[in-house]
Amino acid sequence: MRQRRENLAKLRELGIEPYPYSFPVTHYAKPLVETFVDGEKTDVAVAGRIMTIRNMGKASFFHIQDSTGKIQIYLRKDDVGEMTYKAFKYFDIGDIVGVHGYTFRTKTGEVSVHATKLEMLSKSLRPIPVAKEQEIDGKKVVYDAFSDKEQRYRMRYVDLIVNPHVREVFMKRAKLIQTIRDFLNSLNLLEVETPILQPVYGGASARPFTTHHNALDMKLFLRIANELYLKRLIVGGFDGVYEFAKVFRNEGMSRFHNPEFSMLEFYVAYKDYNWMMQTVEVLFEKIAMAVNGTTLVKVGEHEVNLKAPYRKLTMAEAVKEYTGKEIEGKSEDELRAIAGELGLKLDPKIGSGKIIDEIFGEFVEPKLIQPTFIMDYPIEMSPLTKKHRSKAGLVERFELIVAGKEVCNAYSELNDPIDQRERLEEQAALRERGDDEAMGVDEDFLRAIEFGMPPTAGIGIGIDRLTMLITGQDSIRDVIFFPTMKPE
RNA sequence: GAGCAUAUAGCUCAGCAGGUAGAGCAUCUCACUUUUAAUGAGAGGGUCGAUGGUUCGAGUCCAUCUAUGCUCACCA
Repeated sequence: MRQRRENLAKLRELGIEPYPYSFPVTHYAKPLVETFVDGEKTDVAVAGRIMTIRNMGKASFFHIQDSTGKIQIYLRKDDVGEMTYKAFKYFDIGDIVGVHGYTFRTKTGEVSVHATKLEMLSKSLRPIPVAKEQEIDGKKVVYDAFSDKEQRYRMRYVDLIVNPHVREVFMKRAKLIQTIRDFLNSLNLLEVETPILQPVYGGASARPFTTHHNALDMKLFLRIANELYLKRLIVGGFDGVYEFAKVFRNEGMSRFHNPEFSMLEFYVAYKDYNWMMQTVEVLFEKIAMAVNGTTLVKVGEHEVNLKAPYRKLTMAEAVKEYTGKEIEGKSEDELRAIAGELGLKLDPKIGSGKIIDEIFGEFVEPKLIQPTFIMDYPIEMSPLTKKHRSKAGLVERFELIVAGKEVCNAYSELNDPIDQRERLEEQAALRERGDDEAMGVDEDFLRAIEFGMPPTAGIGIGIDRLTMLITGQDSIRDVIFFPTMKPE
């Protein structure tokens, strides 16, 4: 730091302003290198951060890195003049510079820019942890990379400068979101925004973050889901709405959980969960193709194929297939006995729906590697889902499981206002008994439903986990720019 | 919430039952007008995460704390 400040002062003594206002960039590193034709001199103006410097006396080589990649610059005293070359002594790795010059190929074969003019664009005061790289047989070997996870997450800006694969992941994330948005727009859904600060939280089972509004002197919750607001909009007459929503859940953290995360929900009037399944498999195939150019994705040792259509199993069929046990039509006591035979230890307070869920989560879900729709859940755990049209005790809900993990959750939405009220009141009763994740009764939501909501299909997709799947990352912190951390 | 692990130079890491801190890269000086882990010669750089304790002596042993990672639990 001290050395850098001295270099900064030296530049000012030489009459160079180290923080100028603009630079007329005409070309970018990667396309320049890729489209270079031998013998062709293209005049260029490039800008970027200095990543390496090799000083040869009266000539120097250095690499700059811009948003597309790196390109080497060749700087000769005879070409840029005494003044500039002298000033270059005070340029450091990490500085952002602009270069005018022309393209050429060096004796060793690297496409480079022969500088005719060099400008400091921003002096860096902190040394960046650049790794040494060497190409051996076309493979890049990186020495001493900036790899400390804590530092990478705390200083993502440095991580992004130094670790190109990190940038890749986030560009893929953006592409994924863009693909979804284009797809939903092509279905004529309306992109909307709904409140993050909610007086009653609902739409999911989770503990909320609580805050306070001073002027109104009232408690507000950061949303744990936006479902109930999107349904109000369906009541309001939109045929389809969607929202990319940051949601907040006050729960533990792990490589699959961050307290704030991104959820896409969309709702389409006059459709049911069968329609939604077809839509989802088309969407996921499109995402994989758009982001990776293939429907194949590597997850750990497994290779997953996201090509539609996906296998469909009811929850009862899935449990039977993987445990050999029949759960359809069984009473709570019978289910508890089955769980016992399988070796599951269960809290005696939980009901039959929860027992099935435990069996499924323990013995089935981890084994579902290829994309599989699991349909028809027990009613107890789905207070916002429409009863199954033909199977008692079940609801029209599905989850898509890929690589042993849930990636989305969808229903034929409950639009019977009387049924809905009863279910929310059951939730409220659970909450009374100390289940602080049970939903409260949102009277305004019920009022909306009472005005009449068309039959509707709805879905929630965890964008972070989907990004993990598509980009092959195994921690949610690697797909969120600034994951939640304790203060330093 | 529980267990295990980690914390030493800007970065990546060594540091051998306790004896006063080291390497590579980065930085600085000199040389070098096609180098690419440039090269050659030289130099500087550290409250060893924090606080206590044991000891003649602690980076090293013990305790507590803090942060992080991994696993489990929790969590649609």
